[in-house]
Amino acid sequence: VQEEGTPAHRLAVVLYPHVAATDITGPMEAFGLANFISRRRHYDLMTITLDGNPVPVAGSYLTLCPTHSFDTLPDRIDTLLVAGGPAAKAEGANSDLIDRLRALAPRCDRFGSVCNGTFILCATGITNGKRVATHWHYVDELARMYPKTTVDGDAVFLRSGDIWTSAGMTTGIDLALAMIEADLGRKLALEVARHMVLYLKREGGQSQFSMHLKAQFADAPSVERLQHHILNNLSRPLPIEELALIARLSTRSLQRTFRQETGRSVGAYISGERLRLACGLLEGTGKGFKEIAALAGFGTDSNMRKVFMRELGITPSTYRARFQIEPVHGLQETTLPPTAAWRHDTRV
DNA sequence: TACTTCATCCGCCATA
DNA sequence: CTTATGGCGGATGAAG
Repeated sequence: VQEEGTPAHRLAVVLYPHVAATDITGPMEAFGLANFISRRRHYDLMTITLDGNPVPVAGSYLTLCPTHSFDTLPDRIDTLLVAGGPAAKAEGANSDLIDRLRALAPRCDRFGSVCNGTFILCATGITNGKRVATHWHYVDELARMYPKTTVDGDAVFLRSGDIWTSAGMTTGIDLALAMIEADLGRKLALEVARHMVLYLKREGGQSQFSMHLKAQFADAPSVERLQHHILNNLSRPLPIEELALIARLSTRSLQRTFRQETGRSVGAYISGERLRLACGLLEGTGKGFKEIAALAGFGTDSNMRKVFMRELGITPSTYRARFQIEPVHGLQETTLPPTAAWRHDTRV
């Protein structure tokens, strides 16, 4: 829980020639939005190059001007992020860069890499004994080069102690959102995700989750059929015994198989889809709250309201006011909600 | 708000 | 012996 007077969180991003622009701009945009939305300068964003000179991005269509070189950085860095790109593997062998990073590492509390930026992170040795995610294309090669690091080829994002890694490109934004959630709370992270028109879907433990890339439907035919049945019957009660009959499984097997196949429990899946449907109806129709609550299977509007508050931190009417289909011209037109519920530290 | 009731989840274990 | 299944029951949290 942050107080107003808390010093800024120093977040530095390592740049090098031919870094992937999205790996940089996506996460930084998210951190910047967190500042904007919270109306605090929580993140002090810095960019570093080896010599402090500008570098071209991959494709050379942009030039990035760093705010710092390694010599001008503050004493302590809270988070050090390394982006990926076509040059990442080569930079991992750049002893100038790696030496500077090794020297910097003890002054950092948390490390992150996006995409194949793991090559650079691993080269410093700080990932030894940890698990990392990386871009699918580099999984085998990275594992071979750094046998002391466990490379998880499936994970889109994962956290292993103070090492946070993500699989590639846009998943850097997911990594940033996860950090924002850890630093500033779930509500603010959701708010940032919404501004970026992303879904922040988190399920299960903190350690690993896959989001965008996870198939919408399971491979197992019985579970996939059941998912369609659920989606077609969201307005009705969906007790698990009934679902088990449809899937021709015992309730216990259904629960086990469903989680195995989809990564979520049956109930979590159903309420997630109910919420999604309700959001769609709030955005795209003018139907009343009671009707939407019934259509989405929440039963009553007060029930729906409770779920909205819990999952999104806003009421259905606020949601509609802000997201009903309407052109949004810019962030400066966004109004922050008036209620105290938006401050992440209001609830226990 | 406090309390009751009920469904769900999932570790555990016996069984096929 | 390994693996999948499904019943049991405690913990959890939602609903009223």
